[in-house]
Amino acid sequence: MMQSPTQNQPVTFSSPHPGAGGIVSIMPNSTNSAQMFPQNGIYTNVVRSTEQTFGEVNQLGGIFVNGRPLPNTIRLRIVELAQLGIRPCDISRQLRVSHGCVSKILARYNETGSILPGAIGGSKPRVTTPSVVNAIKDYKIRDPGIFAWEIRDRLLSDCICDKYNVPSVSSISRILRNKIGNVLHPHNPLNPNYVPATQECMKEMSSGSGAHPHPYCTSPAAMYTPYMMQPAGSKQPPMPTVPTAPGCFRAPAIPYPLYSHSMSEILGIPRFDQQIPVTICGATIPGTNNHYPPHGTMVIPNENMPSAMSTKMEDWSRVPAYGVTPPAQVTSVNVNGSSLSEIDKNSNVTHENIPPNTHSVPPQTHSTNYASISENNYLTTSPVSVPPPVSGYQNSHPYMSHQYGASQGINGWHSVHSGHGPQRAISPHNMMSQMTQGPTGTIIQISDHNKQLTIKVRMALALWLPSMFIPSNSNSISRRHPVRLKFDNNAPNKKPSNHSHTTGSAIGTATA
DNA sequence: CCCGTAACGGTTGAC
DNA sequence: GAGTCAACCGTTACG
Repeated sequence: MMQSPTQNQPVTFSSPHPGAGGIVSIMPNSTNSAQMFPQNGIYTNVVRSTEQTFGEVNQLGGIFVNGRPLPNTIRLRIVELAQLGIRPCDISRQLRVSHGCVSKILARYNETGSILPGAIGGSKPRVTTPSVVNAIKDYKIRDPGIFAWEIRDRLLSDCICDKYNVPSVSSISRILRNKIGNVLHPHNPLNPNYVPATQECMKEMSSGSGAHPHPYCTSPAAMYTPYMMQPAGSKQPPMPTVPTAPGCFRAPAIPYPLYSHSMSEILGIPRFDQQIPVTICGATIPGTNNHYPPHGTMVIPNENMPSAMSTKMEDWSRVPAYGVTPPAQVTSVNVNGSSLSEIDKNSNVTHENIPPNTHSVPPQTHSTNYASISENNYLTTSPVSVPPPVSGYQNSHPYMSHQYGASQGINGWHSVHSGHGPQRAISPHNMMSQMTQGPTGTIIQISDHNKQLTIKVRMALALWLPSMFIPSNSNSISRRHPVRLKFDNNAPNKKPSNHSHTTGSAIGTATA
C-alpha cells in the first residue's frame, strides 16, 4: 500500500565510498526495492545484509546500533511520553527501547535538562588552557620565587580554576619549565627587569638560525615563541589575524588552540562549539555565542516555543539523527514540489536554489503519509491531512531527522533553512541559528548566505526514521520545514517483521 | 511487575 | 597511520 513516489525513479546517493566517485545512482528493482524503500516504514531484508556491520535487534524487537546513541527523535519521544505521565515500562515497550535505556535517558534529562547523548570519545579537556597558562605566567612574573603549589592555590583563590580543573603541581611545574621560563628572560618585555635586545640578538634572529638550544636563548624568537610567534615548522596554526572589520564591529581574536585545520575553519566558519562572543560597539550580541556545552542547553528564544520545553532544547543542528553519519544520501527528493535533483544536479541544495518561500502559499492539504504507532505496536502508516504550513514551509516527515532540520553541511550537521524571507545576518560569519518548536518537535534554522552553505539531504535517514519511531498524534507534527519528503500511500500494507529492518536499507545498497 | 543500576561489548575521538 | 585510553553508548541481567 505504501510506496515511495520516487520508487520509479533512480535514487541518487552521495556515497562516501571513494570508488563510487561520490555519487551512486540506483534504480529500484525487484531485488533492491525492499532495501531502498520501506514497507510500512520497515526495511525488509535489511538486517540480514547489514547486521554484520551495524544494526541489531533487542529483546523488544527494536533496532539499535551497539555503541551508538539512540536517534534524537526517539530520545525526545521518550521524554515527551514521560511528561505525559506514561510509565517508563510502557515507554520501553512502545518504543521498543530497553527499559534501562529509557531509565537512563529520563534520568539524564531530569538531571541535566538535556536529551542529547553525551560527548563520545575524545580525551579529557585540557586543564592548562591558555587562560590558565597566562595566569600562571602572570603569577610567575609578579613573583619569580613563587612555588608551584602556591600558584595552584592562587588559581583556586582567584577563581581561575575550580577544584575540578585546576592543574596539578607537576603540571604547573612543567608549564613553568617549558613555557614560562623564557618570560623571565631579561630580554623579554614581559620581564619586569626587561633589557632591550641587542643588535646581535636581532641579527641572530634574522639570520634564520632558528636553533634555540635552551629556553634562555638570546634570540627574541625563542623568547616569544610559545605565545607570540610560531616557530618555523610548528604544527600550531598561526595566531589568527585581526579581522579587518571596523574596530567597533569586530570579533575578538580567538586563541589559536581553538583553530584547527578543519574545512570549516579553513573557510572561516566557526565550529558550533567555538565560543565566539561577538560584540558590536561593546555590546555582546545575544545568541552569537555558539558555545555548545557537553550537556548544556542551547536555548534559542522563540515565541512559538512552549515554555515547558523551551528551556530543554539543545542545538540539534549539531547532532546526527542517529549518531552515526549516514554513509549515503538520497538526493532525489521532492523539495517544495520539485525534484531536488532537478534543482541541483550535484545533490546540493543552496538557499538560493530553493524555491521561494512565499507567505502567500494558499492553505493546502498534503496527502503526505505519516506513520503512526497502531495499538498493537506494529508500525503502520496512514495518510494524514496536514494543516497548511506555517509561514509557507513544507514539512518533512515529523519524526525523521529533518524535523529538526538536521543535515550535514560543511560544518558538520546543520539545520536547514530555506533561506527565504528576511535573513538576519549575524556576526562573525553571518550565521543565524533559530529554533522553533511545534507541539512535539523542534526546528532549527540556520542560514549562511555569506558562505552559501550547501545542504545535502539525507534521504537515507528520511526513509528509515519513519520506521524507527512514529508519532501517535500525527497532527502534532511541526510544520515548518523547507524540504518536503513525500511518502506515497501506494506501498503495500505489509505486517512488519521484527527482524526485517535496520538502519542499513538504502545505505547498504549505496555503499555496496 | 516495575525500576535502578552494574556489567558488558561496542563506538568514538583526542592524544 | 596505528595504537592507547577514557569517555560514551544501549542492552542485558540482577536485585
